Formats: sequence, structure tokens, C-alpha cells
Amino acid sequence: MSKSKRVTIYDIADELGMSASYVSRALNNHPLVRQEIRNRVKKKALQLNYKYNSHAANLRQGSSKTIGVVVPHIDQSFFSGVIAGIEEICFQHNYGLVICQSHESFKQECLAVETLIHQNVACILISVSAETQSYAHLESIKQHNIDLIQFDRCIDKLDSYKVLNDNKETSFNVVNALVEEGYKRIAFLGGPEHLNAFKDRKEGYLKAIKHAGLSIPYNFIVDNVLSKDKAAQIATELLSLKDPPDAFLTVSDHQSLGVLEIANSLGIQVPQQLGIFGFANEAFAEIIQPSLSSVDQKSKEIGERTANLYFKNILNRKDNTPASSRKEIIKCEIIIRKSSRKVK
Amino acid sequence: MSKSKRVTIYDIADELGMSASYVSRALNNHPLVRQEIRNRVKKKALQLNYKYNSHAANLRQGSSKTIGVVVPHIDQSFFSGVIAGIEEICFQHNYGLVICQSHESFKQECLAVETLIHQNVACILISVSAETQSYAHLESIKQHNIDLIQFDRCIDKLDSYKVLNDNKETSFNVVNALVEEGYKRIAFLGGPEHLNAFKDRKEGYLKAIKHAGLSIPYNFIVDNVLSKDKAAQIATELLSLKDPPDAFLTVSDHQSLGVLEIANSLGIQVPQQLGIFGFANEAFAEIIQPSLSSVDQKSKEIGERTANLYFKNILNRKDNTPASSRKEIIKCEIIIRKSSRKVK
DNA sequence: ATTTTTTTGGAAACCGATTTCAAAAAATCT
DNA sequence: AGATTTTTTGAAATCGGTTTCCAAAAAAAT
Repeated sequence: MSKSKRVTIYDIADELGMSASYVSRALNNHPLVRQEIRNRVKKKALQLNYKYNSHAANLRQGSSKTIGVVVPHIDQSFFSGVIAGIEEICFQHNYGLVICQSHESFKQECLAVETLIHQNVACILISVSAETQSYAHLESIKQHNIDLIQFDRCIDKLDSYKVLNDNKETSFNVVNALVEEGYKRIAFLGGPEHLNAFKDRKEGYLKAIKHAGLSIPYNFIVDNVLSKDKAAQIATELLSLKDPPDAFLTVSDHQSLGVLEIANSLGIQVPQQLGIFGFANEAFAEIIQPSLSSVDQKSKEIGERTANLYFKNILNRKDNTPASSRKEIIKCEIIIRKSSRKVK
Repeated sequence: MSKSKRVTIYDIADELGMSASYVSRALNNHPLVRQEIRNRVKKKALQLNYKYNSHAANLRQGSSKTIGVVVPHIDQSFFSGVIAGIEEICFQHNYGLVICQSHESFKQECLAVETLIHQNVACILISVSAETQSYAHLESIKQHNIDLIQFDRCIDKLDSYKVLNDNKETSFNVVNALVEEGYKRIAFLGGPEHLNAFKDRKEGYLKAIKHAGLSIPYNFIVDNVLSKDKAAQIATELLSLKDPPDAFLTVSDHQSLGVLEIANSLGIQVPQQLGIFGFANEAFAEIIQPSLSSVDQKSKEIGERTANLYFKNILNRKDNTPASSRKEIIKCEIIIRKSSRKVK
């Protein structure tokens, strides 16, 4: 009795002297089966330690109650926050969750998508890798009758629901806040421009600069310096100019940290002489001295909204939403801390 | 031609005028099929946009190339690190990964385990919830021929592979390091004692105290104060004693942060008057001022080792390792920063 | 008492890949 | 050439729920 075979509905059927089809219906609360029988069957199932076999059901039904997620890295706080949100919603709907990392590699992203197609997931939620420029692999998802939702990092040209932060507006508002504090020479440290989130943050910045009528030297605007070290290097250069910036807006908190460290080492007072504003509201932002102003991207909410989009707008509904309105914008929260608060 | 049916091996077989069974073998590089035919079949598969159906294969084979993971929270840095490690190894072996959160709830943990059994995963990797005391649900996993590996938070009595940090030794060594720095009145802020990780850290602390021959007032040792706020509260009490502690060892960096903030507000110099040592090496540990000494738990390595245990020791092997040696210990790395370095 | 409707239940096909078993084809050996 | 071995190839069963279609039984209506 060691290699016990799996208990199936046939075993239950035998024990109760009925047919497997009836057992199936009973277990699924089918209206054609009386409550009394449902109870009897369920009791027996429990007694025999029966476990439903998803694969069998999925094979027959052609779809699985599973959602696939592809992110660049699970262990980045933004993405793990999103995933936590997705998981919660899926759990509520009794859906499973399969998670893949692309490691920012286009090739691995394609592989992940393949795997999810094989698994016959109902829907794929994806935030594309930094390398991803083409999207045949995403088109292929739809060809296989699998729904697709993009979040955070989206391919614009691809027709799908998209869940995004209001990066441009937020960036615009942040600059306005800096201007109100009295900062005038605001530098910008950006990320790779082909990712919409970073592009939008830059656009918002530029718009606000224009709106405020400030004149910013061209070399105050630097793209593609996403790491702390690169940011520190640029900060060193800019802060040793004759007319240095009096504030930095960066697209990540790590960049801001780099700037802050350089300011400290150069004896520049933050926020009095230099304002610093980050993005992402990492755990350390409120902890460091001076505390770092930043932008909360509401990662968990992004996850929840993304997953809900599937359950509310796509599932059980012919989705004829016009392409134009297939965007959900999650408002960021601007958190002003000490690093950008010059006036009391 | 809208609701196109899924392309199967039968379609490929038809097109090539051979049987489905042969196609299956060709796609799987079965030795009985010539390379030439394999190529031809694969080419046609690509051409028809054929996608393998995992469910069909899983149903037939009775096992899926999928691993299930259950953790309390995905978005805690330790666990997201572990998961990143697991994912990497699974990806290498072309295994899928299904991730569930227990949210520290016993009930949700049971549900998650159920789901994974339904999915017929090959193996479940689990770090139990804080609520989990009984383990019938974990026994049930084994009854269903699914392998089980515990990591970090383990039920000792349950027979399974276990992957753990050397919490006790590390804690012992940390206290020794504090003693060497000249700290003598070392307080301990612990976590819930029914979780082995926290229990072990306390034991290591006690052992080191004994070993160093220090006498510590009983009220310097406080259990179950895992949050920053609780730790801050206790620190306030202890630091206002006539003979306060001159160092704190805590079981998390958040606790240490609480202690640090209180020390700052009381005007107590860290590390000169008070040494602080955390656990987990959160991102903020090296960033705050003074930088926080902490313990790197090597979360990613835990994930890798846990997953590898399945692929190397369990899969394709009658696992007759004696229960005693079914433990993998991952050595922590002690990172001494400013908060505990009194002497230069 | 007969017909119609409703309820209750089961037989069998189905989903798609795998695998066993055996037959057909090719190659090798008398 | 015929017999034997080896290599290719395929038919059919299988995994376990789901679902369609149909039949029998019970209840209601005529």
C-alpha cells in the first residue's frame, strides 16, 4: 500500500454506487444535483482524501484557472509589490499564479511567454524587459486565445489593456513643488528612454520647466544613469560647476541616494543648498538622514488593478472596450520629506 | 477563422502524413526517431505555430514539471530573494514555478497547499506561516506523492529536507563580536519564539552571554517584539534605566532601526555609548547613519540550495538519505558596520 | 388510465500528449 | 532467395474530469 494511486472521482463513484459524471456534477454544485447528494459526495471525497486534478479539468475545458506574470525581477521592491497585489486578487478568485522573471533579457522573456502558453494560462500580465523592443512574442499570446495585460513597462503600439502610473503628471507636479520651494536650477537624472515610465518622467519634468519659465543648461539633463554610482558620478560633475544645480530630480531613489552622498562629501547642505527628489519610495527613503522626498508608485495597487482588469473587464465578457480607453492610470503619491523642503 | 482551435500533434501528423505518436517522439528527441525526421517535424510545428499542451502531458504522466512555493509574504525582501533564487534554478531545469502567499495565516497556507496539490506540482517548497503549529496539511502533501522541502521557517518534527541559516551560531558570533568591541550589557530583542529562526537566534545569544561570563538582567531579554515600534518602546524603557544596556542585538533590522531612532532622540551616541546589531541586512542597513551592522541571510542562496535539493537529491533518485542529514545549513555573513564598531 | 413534463441518473465522447505493444520495413545474415 | 534481426512506424489505451446526449423513473397533467 505504498505507491497508492491517486483517488479519482471514479473511486468516489464506486464507493457510492453512482457514476463518475454524477460525482463530478455533485462536486461542482451543479443545479441538477440535489443538495443532499452533493453533501454525501463531498463527505465521501473528504473521507477518501480525494484531490481534484486541475490538469484533467484544464485539458478538457481548454483553459486553466491560472494567471501568468512576467516581470524583469521578482526581488525588486516595485515588482514584488505588484505581484503581492496580483496574488491577492487571484487568490480571491481562486486562481493560481505562475510567475516568471525575464531578468531584463528579451530572450528569457520570450521563453517565459512560451512556458505560460504551454501552461494554457487564462491571461498573461507582463511588464516587459529593458531589452524588449519587438513584440511578436506578445502578439503570439493573443493568437493562442490568451488574454494579455501590460503594466508599468508597456509596448505602446501593442493593443492591450495597460496599467500605468501617471508618471508624466507626477513628474510635472514634483518639479512644481520644487519650484515652489524656491529651487530654480533643477537637474534631471533619467533612465533608459525607451522605457515609457522613464520617458514620461522626463517629459513631465521638461513640461514643468517650460511651464515655470526656467532656463536649464542642457547638461543638467542626463539620460540613462539609472544606478547609484552613475548618478553619483554625474552629480559630482554638475555640483563642481561654477553655476551648479540647486536641486536634483531623479527617476529612482538609488540615484537620489548617490546624489545625497556626493552632496554630503562635498559639504553641500541638503535641503538648504540642494534639494533632492527621488522616485519609487524605497524603504530607505524615509529612514535616511535627511529623509528623502520621493514618489510612491502604489505598486500593490497596480497589481490589484491589473488583476482586477482581467476578472472584471475581460472574463465573462465580450470585451469591446475601445482601444483608447484601455488604459488604467494609477495615481502616484508625492511624498515630500526633508530632502526637498527648504522652507519650514 | 476567428475561434481557431489549438494546433495539436495530430495536426502536425496529418500534415506530414505520419502518426501522432511519432510526432510526439520526434518533438521529444526520442532516440528511436532519426534526426532528420525530428527536424522535419519541428520545422512543421513551428510553421503551424504549434504549442505544447502541458496539461495533456501532465495528465498522462501524472506529474508536472512545476514546483510550488508557499511563503508568508512575497514582498518581504528575504522571501523575494529566496524566490528569485528558486526561480533561477527552476528556469535552468525548465520547470515552472507556482507561488502562493500564506499572509501568515494558517488557513490560507492550507488553501495554498491544496491548490498546489490540485496542480499536481512535483514538489512544494514552504516556509510556514507564523500561525502554523500543526502540520497535517504538510503530511497530506507527502501522501499525494509530492515531495516537500522546508526552508527558513520549519516544523522540526516533520520529516523533510530543511534548508536553514545557521542562526544560532551566527547569533553567537555576533555577540562575541560585540563583546570584543567592549560591550558588556547586551540586550536582546527577539521575535515570536515558536519560529525556529527566532528561537535559535535567542539561544545563540544566551550561549554567548554565558560563554563570555556576562551577567545580564532578566529584563534585557525581551521576546516577541518584532516591529520597529515595539522595539522602540522597549528601547525607551531600557535606556532610561539607571543601568541601561550598552548594546542591542535584535532579530531584525527594523527593530534595530527603532532602537537607533530612540538612541538619537535620547542623545545617546551610537556606537560609542550604544552598540546596535540587526538581522537580515535590509537595503537600508548600509545607507542609514550610522550604518547598521547586520547579518546577511543569503536569501538568494537559500532559494538556490532549496531548489537544487529537489533537482539533485530527490528527482531521479530513491532518496534514502537518513533523516539526520536532511538539513542544509546556509552560513550567514556577519556584516560589521559603524553601529557596532566602537574601536577603530 | 394515459400522456406529458420534470427529475434523476448514467454511458460515452472528449481534451492532447505519452507510451505500450505490435506490425511493417529495412538491413543483415545463412 | 529465404530467414532472422534490427530499425521504423503506428494503433490504441491511458491519464481524470467535463459535458453532451440519452434513458429511466417519478411526478404532474390530462
